Amino acid sequence: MSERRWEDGRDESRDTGHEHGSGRDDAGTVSRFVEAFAAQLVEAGMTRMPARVFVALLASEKGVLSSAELGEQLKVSPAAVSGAIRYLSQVNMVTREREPGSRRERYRVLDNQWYEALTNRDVILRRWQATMREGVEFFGLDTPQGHRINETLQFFLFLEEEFGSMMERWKVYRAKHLLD
Amino acid sequence: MSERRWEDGRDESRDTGHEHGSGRDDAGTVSRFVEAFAAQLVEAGMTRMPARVFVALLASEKGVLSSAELGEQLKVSPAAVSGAIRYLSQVNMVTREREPGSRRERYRVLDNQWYEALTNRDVILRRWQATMREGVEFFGLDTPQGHRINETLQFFLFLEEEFGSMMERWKVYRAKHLLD
DNA sequence: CCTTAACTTCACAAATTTCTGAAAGAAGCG
DNA sequence: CGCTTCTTTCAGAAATTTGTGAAGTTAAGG
Repeated sequence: MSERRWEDGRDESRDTGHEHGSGRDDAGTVSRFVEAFAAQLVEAGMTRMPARVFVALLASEKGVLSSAELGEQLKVSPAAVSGAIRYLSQVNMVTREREPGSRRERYRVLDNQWYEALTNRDVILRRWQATMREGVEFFGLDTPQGHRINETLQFFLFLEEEFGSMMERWKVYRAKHLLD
Repeated sequence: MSERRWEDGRDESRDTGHEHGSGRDDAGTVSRFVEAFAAQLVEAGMTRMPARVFVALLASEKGVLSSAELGEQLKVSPAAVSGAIRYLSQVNMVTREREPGSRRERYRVLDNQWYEALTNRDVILRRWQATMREGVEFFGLDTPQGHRINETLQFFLFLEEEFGSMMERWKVYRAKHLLD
């Protein structure tokens, strides 16, 4: 595990002779990090382009990039960036902001992206619950199926509750340990 | 919301004149439930065939079906069933069992499928953590990027811990409210 | 052992998804 | 207002994913 997959290739990287901790601008290495992490998000079910855009933002200095910058770094068309951003803002993982005095737009990762992302997960859970509830009603609680589906439903209701308090705890933990 | 999407179509269903709660054998309705729920799982990132197979098992009387039964109900080839089962057993959502005195195999949903499924999610989280850790090391904690990625990493470490205790609580809750 | 039922694997066809290029649409700025 | 710069939309090309049919493998039962 942890074999430093993306950090030591050669292509695109100009070795600036830095010691490890200061290699913050090595475009090749950054790119490998972006692609490695994005690939994992894809594996977990996220679509590729949004994943790449999201991680690129995460690994950018200010947490903000323009469409052109994203397109160049990821080697994709403006259209692809546009589509990815549309998705990411729908699920509340980035915000758009107009650069004042320009028609260039900038996209920003939210500070609490994951909080937001998980909150959205919640909406999905609710839809599942609705479907399962219908299943339980159809089969009836006295059938094995109804019983089984109900147990699943109960688990998700439980999860929903837990999520709430978990997020509360995260806020506290964060304030305590990662105060900005 | 909750508009009973799958329950009142006509095709394939022979209305047995039952009152609502006893409609346990209406193949058309069962099928619609299976497809509706499976579709939602797909939306959430699961692949189609495993989702369909999983829900079919969930909605089956015994929670057990043979390959042939699955193929017939879902109208797919044995090959497709085989692939889906391979995946589902890899992620611990079904088990296979040989029907004694026969070469027919039976597939069973586990009682605590979701517990299992989430435990697997854990493995994915770990991989994410490894990647992020490398990112933090590369950028360094004194860069904005390093700081940002570290916060994400911390969140996932937090999540992992919470998951553990959450599952404990679920076991307790389940024992209390859903005793078998 | 041989037969045969059941499951699995694999190459390929079909369907779907993803990205692009081109054209249309906004919005700043003269 | 119109020019220019950036963004979005959309039809379709390219790539990927998914499911099939057919051949291959395994194991029960004679």
